[in-house]
Amino acid sequence: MPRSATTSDVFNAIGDARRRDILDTLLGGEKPVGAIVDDLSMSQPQVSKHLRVLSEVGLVRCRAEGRNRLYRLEPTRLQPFREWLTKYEQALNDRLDRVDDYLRELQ
Amino acid sequence: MPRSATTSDVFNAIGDARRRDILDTLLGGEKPVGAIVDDLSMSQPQVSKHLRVLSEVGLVRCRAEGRNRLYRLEPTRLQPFREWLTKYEQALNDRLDRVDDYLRELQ
DNA sequence: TTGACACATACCGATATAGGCATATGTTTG
DNA sequence: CAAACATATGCCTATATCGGTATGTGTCAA
Repeated sequence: MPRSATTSDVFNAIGDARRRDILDTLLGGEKPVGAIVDDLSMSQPQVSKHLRVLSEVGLVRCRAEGRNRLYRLEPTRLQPFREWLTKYEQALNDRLDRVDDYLRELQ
Repeated sequence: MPRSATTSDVFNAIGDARRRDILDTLLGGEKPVGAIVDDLSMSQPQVSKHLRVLSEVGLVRCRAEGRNRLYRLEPTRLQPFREWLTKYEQALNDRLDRVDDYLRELQ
């Protein structure tokens, strides 16, 4: 069996380095596709396709302006990723706390 | 071309739901492969292969004990995630600040 | 030593994916 | 309306990946 669809979840969407590059360049603010193409030296269709994936998971939003399409970040959609990460950091902290307690007990 | 190698990229490594499942089950602490197999009802080779990927990106560590191999989380390797995420939260906060300023100006 | 056990690895088939190229769609300008 | 521009989409190929089955490797027990 092949991999599961990347379009279905945020984790898979940010798994691709090119897509992270695109998100990075959008940190600078709303941009038309052409600007991303120039910034990253990627082909236009490639950028459009990655933007489509990012759109489908909601990480970017699109707005038409004339013949341009302006894409912008939708950082709120990183919430699932944030929650996931926090879960692990929590576990780490708990573990460290336990070590602390242990060390304190030794004294 | 296919996706880039999951073995080199931490983000790609957690792109797979099964691997996230494995990490989740390791939140409970160090476990031998067999326990993961039981927990997740996955085949043993499948688990071993995913563990290999997770090892290669450093997200888990392995320790032999008798004929068992105990795997545990390596929370330090979550750093790239935290750094990446922080970048975007920054952007989000900046945007919220701007909205605040705007609303204040309206009053 | 032999067998049972725990795990890793090799090989294979099926499939989704990334990227390239060509083209369609929609918009502005002349 | 026609031509230029910006972007999206369809088709194609190559390849990495996932999962399965079979087998290899190392460890303990009798």
